[in-house]
Amino acid sequence: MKTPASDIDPAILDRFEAFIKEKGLRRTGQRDVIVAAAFGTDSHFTAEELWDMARKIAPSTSRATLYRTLSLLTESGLLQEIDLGRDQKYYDPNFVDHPNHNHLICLDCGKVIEFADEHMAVLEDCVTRRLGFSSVHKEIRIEARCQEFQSTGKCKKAKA
Amino acid sequence: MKTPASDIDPAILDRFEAFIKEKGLRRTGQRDVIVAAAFGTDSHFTAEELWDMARKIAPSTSRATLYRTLSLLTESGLLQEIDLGRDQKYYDPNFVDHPNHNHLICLDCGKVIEFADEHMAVLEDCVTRRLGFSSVHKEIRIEARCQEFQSTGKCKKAKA
DNA sequence: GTTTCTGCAAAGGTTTTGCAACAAA
DNA sequence: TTTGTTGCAAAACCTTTGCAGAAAC
Repeated sequence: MKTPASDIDPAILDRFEAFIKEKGLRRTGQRDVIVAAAFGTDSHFTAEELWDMARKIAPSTSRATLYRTLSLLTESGLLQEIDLGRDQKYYDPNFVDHPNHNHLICLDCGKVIEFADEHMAVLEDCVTRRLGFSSVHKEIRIEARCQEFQSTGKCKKAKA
Repeated sequence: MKTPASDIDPAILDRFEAFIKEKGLRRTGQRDVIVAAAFGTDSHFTAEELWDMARKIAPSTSRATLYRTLSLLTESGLLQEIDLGRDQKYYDPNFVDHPNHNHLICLDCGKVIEFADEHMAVLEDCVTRRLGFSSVHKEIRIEARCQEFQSTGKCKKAKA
């Protein structure tokens, strides 16, 4: 069995600890487990899925602690809540490495593709300024059909 | 007291009826009430707020019927579910008149501003095609601070 | 008349909270 | 020690569903 924080970027635990300490809170084993679970994957997950991942590391992890730590992680900016157009909230651990990405969801197979486009970021900033604001955060979700799926009935690109 | 469907665009009721009939369902007084409530405003609302608006027209309206009709309205495309970054789902009745708008949320006062930008739509289509998809639907949310608020402490633009 | 719809109340799913025991600083 | 944290169970929320009577076609 792997050590809780084995595979994850140590900078993440550092940033989490800094955030925690700044709030006058404590770094605990339980919180480390949940951070390790959240950043031990690069896919998006629901609260329930994160609970499952955390319990694989520490089976006694409770839902309550999971939710409490999840709030800390989103508040710290390490984890971002995203809207995939499904019924549940999803969380994305990839903003630490790719702070400006967006999401495209394949309506054919459900696969979520992350993309970043600097022209889009610039344009979005322009539009925001033209409205008299300065942009703090944006979220873009594109729902689309796979061209390959349309012609061949298969969805290779999306599954790549 | 106003007639249920008094002030709303009759084309909306027509489109709703067409959708309903195509599904082999029935147009009812109760559904008309909820459609009237939804399109009697141009602001965004939660399910609960729509229930309140519907009960102002027909006090006996039940939550169950509200939710059932809300599903029909989103399925028909007349109403769109949007993510305002708050804890609840919101619904937007303005896509009938402005099919391509997006939302900017003022972090200073919470006001939601609708905007449409054709360059953004074109660029988003490009990006999608470059990824091998054809775009079906997009949602863009920008969270921003009012420049005026930053300097003066007031947020006129956002409240305009 | 047949099928769908409505309102009610109950149930389902997700997230939050009060509390007593426990752990970090 | 002091204060924050955990797990449990209960509660709070929002949404869906089963059912019997009512309404649409």
